[in-house]
Amino acid sequence: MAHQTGTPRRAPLSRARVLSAAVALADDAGIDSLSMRKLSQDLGVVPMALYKHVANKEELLDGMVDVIVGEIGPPDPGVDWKAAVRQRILSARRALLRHPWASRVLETRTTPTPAVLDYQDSMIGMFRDGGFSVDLTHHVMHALGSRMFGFTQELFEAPSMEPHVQAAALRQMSARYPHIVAIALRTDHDEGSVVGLGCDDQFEFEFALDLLLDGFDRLRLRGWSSTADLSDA
Amino acid sequence: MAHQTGTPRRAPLSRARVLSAAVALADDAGIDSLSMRKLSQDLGVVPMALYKHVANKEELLDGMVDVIVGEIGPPDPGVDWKAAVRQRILSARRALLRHPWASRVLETRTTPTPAVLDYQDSMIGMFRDGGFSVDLTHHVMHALGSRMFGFTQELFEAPSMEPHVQAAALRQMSARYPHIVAIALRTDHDEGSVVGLGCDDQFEFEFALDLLLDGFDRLRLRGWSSTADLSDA
DNA sequence: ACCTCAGGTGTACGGCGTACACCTGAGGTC
DNA sequence: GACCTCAGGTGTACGCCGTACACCTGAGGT
Repeated sequence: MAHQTGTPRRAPLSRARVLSAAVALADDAGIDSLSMRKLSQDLGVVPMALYKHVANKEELLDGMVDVIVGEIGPPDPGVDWKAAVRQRILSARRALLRHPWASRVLETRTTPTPAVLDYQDSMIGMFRDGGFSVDLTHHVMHALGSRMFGFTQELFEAPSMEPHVQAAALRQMSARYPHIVAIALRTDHDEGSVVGLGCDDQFEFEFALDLLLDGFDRLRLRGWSSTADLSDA
Repeated sequence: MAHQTGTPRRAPLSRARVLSAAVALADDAGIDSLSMRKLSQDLGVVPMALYKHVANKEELLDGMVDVIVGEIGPPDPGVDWKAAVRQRILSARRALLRHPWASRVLETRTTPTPAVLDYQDSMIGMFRDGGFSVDLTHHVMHALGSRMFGFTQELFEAPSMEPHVQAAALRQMSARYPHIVAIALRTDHDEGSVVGLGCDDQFEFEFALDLLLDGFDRLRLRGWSSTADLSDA
């Protein structure tokens, strides 16, 4: 009875506690602020204590990815393959968007973690159940790539500045990069509205996803095979 | 006349020399071995000397990306848009494959560099010349994402082990990940050959690229627009 | 003879991941 | 109760990193 009074006597660490603290820290302070030292501080413990629960920082990151990927919902049963895959991927996207660091970390993993394998296995199963051959499914999975987890490398990145500053910047760019500016302004060659419309990331994602899924479907219907593509449009 | 004898009198540094030494170092020793200190050593100079030519390490990496992206060949004139885009992207792919670190670094850039903007601008131009509306081109560029530079996130990564070790590993995995193993063995449900076929990355890349390009073409022909998709197959 | 100033130097700081030896205390065994 | 074990937490230290800041040096201009 005496031993609960006095010093608060931290709850003992565990791999799960370490991982969820790491996720929380990355969520709050950004992935760049996640260091073994800061994490140990959050847990009220000395840095080296973490190494009793994770082998090293890489394994910590692996574990964090597993936590997030584990949050992806199961497939909806009873709908056709395309709707099922679409919903599942958008569910993955929601899970990853809740943790902005997750996609960046997922990209850097060299070895797939169990939750990732589970996810991939079940996604393959969805294609197979939808009538895709092993061969086609294989290529289709590659074609999806990271889009299967609901994200894609964004290379455009609107810099987000005040409207009139942005207008000035675009005017200056238009000499060298006329096409980029045209797209930023969404005008057909001549200067129309001067507001730079942002991009709706969700729209772009679904646009590309549906394009791919439709392409997959066409190949499936055509009985496509990598060894002999019976090709005609 | 006297001043050329004695100590060899290093050629003076320049931004270009710094960048090309950095590229060489990353090529030889891997991007993880690229530190300001090692780079300065290669150049026979003290670490802080580099900061007279690049503001900081991020800007160094920006410059390195610019060097590689600058190596991408110009578009072939006189072919239809699809062939032109295809060739250009495959040229980008060759450039990036010559420097295995390049895609990883390109992904982490937050601000587009001039060579990247040049490339994107001219790629947009190729679509515009091919009859794509500004609107459609915009979405198409997003759909390409990093594939426009010839790479995609690979999430499968064959671990490359001795054949019989790999066979054992796959047998062990097949309980939990039956679909993945089926694809690794490229068999239809029953165990056939036990050799795990590797993946032909180039094939996978072109497969997905052509799927997208074909999709783009269909939308173009259909007069697709984001505000009103006149949709039927 | 003097000034300027681009470009190279030297030192130092605070951060990082983690190897390694050590301690501590709860649980098991006789 | 005396002893052992060993999982889990500690403390110290090493070598690496990026880079701030004050300084020097020497060629070119006046």
